[in-house]
This record gives sequence, structure tokens and C-alpha cells, in this order.
Amino acid sequence: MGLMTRWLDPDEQRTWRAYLTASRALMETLDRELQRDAGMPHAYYEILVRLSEAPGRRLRMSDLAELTGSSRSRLSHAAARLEASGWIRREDCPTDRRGQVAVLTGEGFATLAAAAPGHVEGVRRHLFDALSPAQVDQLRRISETLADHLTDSGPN
Amino acid sequence: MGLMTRWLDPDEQRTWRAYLTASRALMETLDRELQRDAGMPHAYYEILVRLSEAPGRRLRMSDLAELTGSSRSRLSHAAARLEASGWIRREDCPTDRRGQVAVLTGEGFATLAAAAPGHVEGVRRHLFDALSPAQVDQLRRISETLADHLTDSGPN
DNA sequence: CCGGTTTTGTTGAGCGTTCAACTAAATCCG
DNA sequence: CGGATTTAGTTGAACGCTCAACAAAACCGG
Repeated sequence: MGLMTRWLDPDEQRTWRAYLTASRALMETLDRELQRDAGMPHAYYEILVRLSEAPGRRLRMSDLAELTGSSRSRLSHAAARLEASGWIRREDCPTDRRGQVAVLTGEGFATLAAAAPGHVEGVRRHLFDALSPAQVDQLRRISETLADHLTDSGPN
Repeated sequence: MGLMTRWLDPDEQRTWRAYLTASRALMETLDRELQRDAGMPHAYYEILVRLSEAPGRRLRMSDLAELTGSSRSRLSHAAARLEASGWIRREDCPTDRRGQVAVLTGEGFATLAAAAPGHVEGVRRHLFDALSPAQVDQLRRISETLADHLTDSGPN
């Protein structure tokens, strides 16, 4: 931590504020749409998606937390709610007696299937439709770079 | 709303997931740093910043909500907390008897001044240092495009 | 094999956000 | 002017997330 602060120059300011505005607006919009149309926040939708893609539609809580980029605590609370909604079920892990396995229920899969088209449409409308193909490519590279950078220097 | 869903192709999927991972990680990291070093979430920091930049370090609640991209309700709750912390104060608006004006206190300004260098350093480390100048420029254009697009088609 | 450490997952409190409902003042318009 | 509508801001309940504390099982080193 040096002594002199390297403040943001006007261009960097502008970039940072545009980024904040856009990413906040994007996520809020998608979150609201999903809440309205499917009765769940985006974070829960992501959990169901990951489960639906896993073999047997089941995943260890740890792996699910990793995949969705959430803390164990967060996932635990989320799983409790998803279970109460009947969208997942938790089973004991046969190979590790500490472990739990989250399983997507039929009802959960049906709910996801019903929600997916509208949500994908939203992602398209609010993100991909607004950008040129070149920009989409740029956004991918930028995001991958940032994600790498952030997980290297770690959650501290 | 058409009948056929235009699903995301593999490239779009990859872009979307990378974006989600990166933006979530970035905001969580900055939020945690700010909470640790300054005892406030990023959203509250932004409120103080906007107030500090306003003439007289004061803004109508409405304008402040607009500038920080938050709902009236959110800002109202936030203002209550910031007031309890002694960082802002609320006054009646002289020209509109419905109105309230949020004013940054000396203590609020001092807290902000103490928090700013560390936060800016964080933004630099986690965002700007990871990207090339060209990428920063791309990110700015992308963000501005998205922000425009999202505020046009509106909060629905 | 045994004691310390790490890993897995849960829990409860506290906080911030959303949403809907509400009050009060300002504005609009016939 | 006067009644309807719009705008400003607040409130409380419900919800999701964070953080710290915790229990239980697994792992690791001597």
C-alpha cells in the first residue's frame, strides 16, 4: 500500500461509472423479470440451472457452491428455501458422511423449463441485442480476464 | 414474445457466464473491502461520493436516488442509516414542502476521505490493472451502450 | 492409532433491498 | 377554483446475503 493514491483519471472515472450503472441496471432488470415471471431471484435460477446440467441432476453442496460462485452459507440458506418450494431435495452423501447432495426435483425441473425461455429472451434483449458481435467478443475476453484475475488474488 | 426460443449458442453462453462470474466477483470483492476498511457497503459509499461532489454537498433525495441508480425506497432506508451513523443529515426542502435534502456532514466527509484512497486502489487493482488500455476503452463503450439500452426500454 | 487440523455444511443475528401501501404536497385541467 | 392525478418521500414486512460461531466427520503427522 503506497503513500500516494493513484486517483482515477476522467476517462477511468467515466468507464467505472458507466460500468456500475450498466451492470447494476442489467442485473436488476433480469432479477425483476425472473422474480415476476418465475417467482425466484436470479441466484436461485442459476442453482437450478447448474443442477439441471449435472449428471443425475444432482450435485454435492460444495460443488454447487463452487459452480454458482456462492459461499457455503449462502447456498445453505438458498437450498433451504428451494427445498421448501419443492424444487430441490437434499440427500445424505453416501461416500462422505458430512456431505449433502442437492437433487433437482421433477417439479424443480418443470419450473426451470417454464422459466428458461423468458429469461433467455431477457438476456438476449438486454445484453446481446444491444451489442455488436465484436463487442460481445470483447466482453467475453474482458470478463474472462477479470474473473481469472479476481480468483487468483483470491477472496483474500 | 415469439413462439420459438432463441437459445444462447455456446459462445454466448460462455460470454454470459464469464460476465456473471466476473461482475459478481468484482462487486463482492470491492464490497467486502469497503465493509472491512470503512464499515459501509459500496452502495452507501456511492451515496456519500455523490453528495460530496454536489454544490453545498447537498442533494434532493430524488436527485440522489437518480444519480445512484436506486429506488426511492432504497435511498430512504439508506439515508436513515447514514443519518444514524452521523454521515448525513436530512433537511426540509425550502421550495417544495414534500421534499427532503440530504446533506453530507463534516464527519461524513471525513469518513469518505479516509475510505476513498483504499477503495480507488481496489478498483485499480481488481479492474484497471487487469485490462489493457484498449480493453478499458471497449468496456466503457460496452457499458455506455448497455446503460443507454436499459434505460430506454426502461424499468418496464 | 490418536490428537490436532481441515473440510463440510448448518445456524442465527444483523443488515440491506424489494415491494406494496401509504401520507402529503404539488400539479393538471375542465 | 376544485377534484383528479401525479410526484416526493417514508414505512413495515418479507426476503436474501454476510458474517461469525458451531458440530460433525475426514484427514494428517507422529
